[in-house]
Amino acid sequence: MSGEAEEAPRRHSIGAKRNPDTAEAIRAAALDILIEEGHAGFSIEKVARRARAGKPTIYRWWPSKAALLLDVYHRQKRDVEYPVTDDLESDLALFLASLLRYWSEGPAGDIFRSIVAEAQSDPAAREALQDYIAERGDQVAGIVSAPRNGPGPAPDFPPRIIADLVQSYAWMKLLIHSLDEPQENARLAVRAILRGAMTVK
Amino acid sequence: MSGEAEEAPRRHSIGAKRNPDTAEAIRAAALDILIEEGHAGFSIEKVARRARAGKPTIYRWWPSKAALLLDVYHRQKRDVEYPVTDDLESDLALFLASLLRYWSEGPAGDIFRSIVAEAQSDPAAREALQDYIAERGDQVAGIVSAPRNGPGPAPDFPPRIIADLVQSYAWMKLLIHSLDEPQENARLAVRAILRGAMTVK
Amino acid sequence: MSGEAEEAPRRHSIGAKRNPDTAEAIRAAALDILIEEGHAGFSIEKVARRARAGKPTIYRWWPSKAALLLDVYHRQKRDVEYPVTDDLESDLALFLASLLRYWSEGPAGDIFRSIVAEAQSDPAAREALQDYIAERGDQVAGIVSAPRNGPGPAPDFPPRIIADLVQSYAWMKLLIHSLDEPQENARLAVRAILRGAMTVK
Amino acid sequence: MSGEAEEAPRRHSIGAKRNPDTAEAIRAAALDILIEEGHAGFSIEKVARRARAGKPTIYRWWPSKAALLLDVYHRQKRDVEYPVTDDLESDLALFLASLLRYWSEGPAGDIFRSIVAEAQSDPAAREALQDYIAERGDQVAGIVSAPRNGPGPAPDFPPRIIADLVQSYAWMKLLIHSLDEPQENARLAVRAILRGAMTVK
DNA sequence: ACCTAAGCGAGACGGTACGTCTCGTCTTGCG
DNA sequence: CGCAAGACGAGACGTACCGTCTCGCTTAGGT
Repeated sequence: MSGEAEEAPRRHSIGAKRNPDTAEAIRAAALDILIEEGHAGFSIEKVARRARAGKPTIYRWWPSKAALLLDVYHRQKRDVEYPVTDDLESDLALFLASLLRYWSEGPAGDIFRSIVAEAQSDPAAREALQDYIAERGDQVAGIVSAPRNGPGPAPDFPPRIIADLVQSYAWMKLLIHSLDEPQENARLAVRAILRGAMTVK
Repeated sequence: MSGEAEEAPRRHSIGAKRNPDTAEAIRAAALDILIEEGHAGFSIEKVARRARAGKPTIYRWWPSKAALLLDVYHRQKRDVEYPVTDDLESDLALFLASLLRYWSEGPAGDIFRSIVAEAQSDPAAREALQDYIAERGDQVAGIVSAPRNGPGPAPDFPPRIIADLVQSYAWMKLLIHSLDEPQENARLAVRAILRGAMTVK
Repeated sequence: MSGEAEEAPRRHSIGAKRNPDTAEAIRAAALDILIEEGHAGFSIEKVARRARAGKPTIYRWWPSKAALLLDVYHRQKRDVEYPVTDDLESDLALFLASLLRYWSEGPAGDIFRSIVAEAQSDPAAREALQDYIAERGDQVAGIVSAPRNGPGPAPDFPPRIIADLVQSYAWMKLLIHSLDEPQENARLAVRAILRGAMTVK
Repeated sequence: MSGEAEEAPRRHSIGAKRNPDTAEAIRAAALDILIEEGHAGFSIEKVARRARAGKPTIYRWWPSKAALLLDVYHRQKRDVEYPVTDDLESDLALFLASLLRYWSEGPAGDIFRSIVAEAQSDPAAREALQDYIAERGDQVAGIVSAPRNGPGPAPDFPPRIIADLVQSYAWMKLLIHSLDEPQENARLAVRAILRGAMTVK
């Protein structure tokens, strides 16, 4: 998680190039604060204090609060699965379940919540989030349109919309703090998206 | 909308009861600030200044920033449609389109964004948001399960999940500032949810 | 001097008007810091910490570091004498000696040094200092031109120049930290100014 | 003056000994900054940037800001006159006028102001200033006690006090930014010091 | 008709955080 | 070994808001 550095040790400049220990200490401090106090208690000031770093050092490398949050989020061990088997529905269901688990178990969910919140006021964060979501969307769309021996998406149906539906469902559950809903719901949502929620005509 | 109150006129106490003009001036000021400066520039301080109100007056009636935001959001003329015809798919498509339009045209989208952001740090806002989304979810579920002469949801399928899928799709588009996507996408999303995005087996 | 308040007690707002305790605590803290650490260690930040005051509270009432310094200087008990007897020379000598003693005995000298230093970079401080020196100059010129039974300044001689000469002599001794020169020198300086340092022609 | 070095050219180490170009570029940059921005805008950081020098290079050779300032001040062409004729009064008046002119015309006044200011907080600067003023005092005292055919100082009167009076008068005018007073005043000040400002008894 | 009680504006207050600036120290790697 | 370059910990700068507090005014409603 944050590792050994409850209180960062004294560090010094290692000359005219970036000290990786400093960068790591800052990330660790940021993560610890998010875990302990959540998004509300997060501030660059606190990160600097905890990491025994100067504020300018932080601003030198992460131009905004959002940039630091995104960095920390990215470094989280990401054990979300993007499975590709012959069964599209169970692939997506597995992806969704693992995403929800990823967010609800570790600090990742809190961090992502912070990023989304930050993106509502900071344009830079917004852009970063858009890029991120585009990338993840492509990844999920990749699951959808992977060649498989079994039913795939209708040929005239944009895989990206399927990906969006799945991800947006997870987003909402995250943002209203309802990650702990029964897994059944997520499975049903995927079934609806792929096979339809209506009775056959 | 906010209209006349570019600069609130001087008001005074009207004795031992709440002055509705004051409450209204505060709401109007809050709305104006959101329109002009967005969520980033919103602060209780500015609202008080603009409404010519004392900060304690605001805190007396709205215990948190989120409470004020929600109040303002609720007072917005809500011309989102909840149609019920015999065609479920076009009902939902119409609802989704009108929600996206509602958010993208006026200040409502910005306000709602602020509320979601606020809810990520303020527990009170979180609760209010959960209540709100439950209520809206019920409303949309009402569309889904309304009796109609035509195909409805599969009897074993919870209408609430359909409602969640539709709304969460709208949320994500709002939160990543992509409300201006082609309407076609929204229509396709609804089609997927109801009829499935897969080829028939 | 600074008084009892080594650590300021908790204070609160007393409503919509200035709390004199706060102002006093700030002045006392400023003075203490100047005494203990001198001009080099003086910062608004430290004053705020020591006075248990918020920085904005200080900036609200003293727009610049120099303003606070001047205020503190003014509140110093000023036992500099402006005597008027029939003997102009001993009047001025007494004034000069008491000014030098005033600066060398208490913290006043250090404070005034700080003000002069500050005035070299801060235009506001410069102006304040100019006003101050003008006022003191008038006071000293008042000694010079007071009606007396005994020799006074030559009628065509501006008293202000005499005042400037006396004061600037004190300034230099202050600024090069030579306040502890023998009193004889000061007396000789006054004698020169009034009676001339040259042999009679 | 600083002339050519608006932007210092790239320089490199010339091996294991001091590069005089570097030292010169640093002095020039320091001077330029003082001229353009005055004491307030002066910082080692800016000097290094402008001179294309590393900060440690500056600290290596000038241990404090004051040391650099004094160095720059000394290198100024010093066209202050120390005349010795048979007329002591006009000699001193000429010296004083030329000192005031020297300070008011070029950057020398600003630099000297900076040195005095710095000396109020930096003990090293203080000492350097004391040495400097002693040296200049001796020089002026030299004017006073030079053998001349005409009235000189009273034999029992220390020439150094006369020198101090003249110089301190100039200091104050410098430090309160009143160098532009009418020359007449300076002449009167010298007359007072030498011949007395009082009516004869 | 008075008197009390609350609403209200105003704004001071102790704080926290912001993002920027400079300080003086430290290293690296080129020449 | 001198030097340019620049990262670094430290901490001050002046500003924006936060949420709480008190004042002094105004008026409605109970007596």
